[in-house]
Amino acid sequence: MYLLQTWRPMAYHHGNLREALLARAAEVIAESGVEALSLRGLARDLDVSHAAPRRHFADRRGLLVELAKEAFRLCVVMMEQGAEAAGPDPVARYRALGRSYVEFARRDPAFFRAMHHPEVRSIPNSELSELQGAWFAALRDGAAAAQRSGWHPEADPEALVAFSVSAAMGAAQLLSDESWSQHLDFNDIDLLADDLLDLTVGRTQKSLMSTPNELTGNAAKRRAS
Amino acid sequence: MYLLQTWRPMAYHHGNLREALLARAAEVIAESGVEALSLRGLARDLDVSHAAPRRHFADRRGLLVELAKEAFRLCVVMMEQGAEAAGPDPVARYRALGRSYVEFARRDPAFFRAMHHPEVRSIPNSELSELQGAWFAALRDGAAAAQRSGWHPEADPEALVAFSVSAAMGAAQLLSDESWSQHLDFNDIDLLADDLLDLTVGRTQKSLMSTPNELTGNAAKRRAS
DNA sequence: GCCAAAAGTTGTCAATGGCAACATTGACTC
DNA sequence: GAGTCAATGTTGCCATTGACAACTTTTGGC
Repeated sequence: MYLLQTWRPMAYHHGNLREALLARAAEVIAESGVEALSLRGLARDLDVSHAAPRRHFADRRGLLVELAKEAFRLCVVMMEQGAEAAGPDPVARYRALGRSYVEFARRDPAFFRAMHHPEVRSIPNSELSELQGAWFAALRDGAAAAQRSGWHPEADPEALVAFSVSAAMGAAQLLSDESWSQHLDFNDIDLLADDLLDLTVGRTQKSLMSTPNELTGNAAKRRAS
Repeated sequence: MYLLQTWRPMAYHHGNLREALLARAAEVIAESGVEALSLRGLARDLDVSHAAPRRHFADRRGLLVELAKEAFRLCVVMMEQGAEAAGPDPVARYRALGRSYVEFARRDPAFFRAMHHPEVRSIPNSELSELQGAWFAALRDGAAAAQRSGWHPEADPEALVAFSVSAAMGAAQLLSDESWSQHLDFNDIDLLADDLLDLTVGRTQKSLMSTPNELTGNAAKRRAS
């Protein structure tokens, strides 16, 4: 993967290191987790000296913050695309936000981990904070629109935001991390995700369409053995 | 805090190191996070040589696993005590499980972090896995009882377990970590926790009792400014 | 009191983060 | 086209840490 960098036309010195570092870092995190990430390891992988990464990131945390920022950007885009694809119904769009977040967590584990890793969370960074705010805003807007169209009409709007964030983070964590999900008895993780969304959002037209003739959700298809 | 160890009657060599290490480790994690934990640092804090911890824990991860195990034990006890205090109604008891988990996360951040830190999650350990299973079982039993008494009667039971786990983890993470909760507009985190539980479990008699004359939850009390 | 095991110590090594000083490249100017 | 400067990369160094080995001290059972 990252070896491609070695034969590609390099614009200068030794490649456009910054992007290569971020890309390789994402690979390492996806394979071995944030703990396995070391600047020197990246430098070795990319055949540069151990101090080269320092020109682009002040330290390890700096690189992690950049990854997390990119993660929030991508995640918001994915969620908005998901909502767009869900059509005009605000509740269906809201549901799609949650669905997209879970998809993001499972499809891009490196980015998801960068967003959630305690080491990253403890770094104060205004740009990262702003991007997190944009992520919250996406859920806030979606929840507000859903509420206007009849979802929990009497609830406090900000409580619905907290509920949305909490449900999204909980579901993504549970479904993307086998150390948690191993304790669940299920066959198809996508159907389980649908059930979770049903329980969170309520059964929408879209979710009913996917299992039109059952009252008990995806249970029959999901149960193991 | 941990200095108390130095004057207490010591039954041994230089303290009952194992417990002292665990206690000091919990302090360090609560103050500075799991990343700040180092065996050598603990040894310094407890005035023992840098290799002394090795007699009790094979490595850093070994100590973390022990902390996480203890965390799951304590957490299950707290949740069961909470359910017990909630009386006989299964739905109220189920609600109390979630409430207790959030309380646990906020009251014992060190244990909560040890349970959830990716570095710990990636360690294969059968004893830890069993204790996690017991934690799941507590929620599974609670959810099943609630369902038998009318909560989501038509849902798949295992989907309800996933929903419970997801909601508990999400709420605890959101409410115990300011890097997330800073993006929410609220005054009283306890009232927000109640609102989250209302939205997850539905409004129970108990939650109605605490705000008997409002349709909109704790909104009025919670809204900032 | 003896002796074996438990508990703790000193010493060492490799890996890492982080810093400083130096080298090279490329781009811009005249 | 030569000179200059900033960007980029390199080598070297040091402190910290995890991890391991070899040795020493204490404890508790006999």
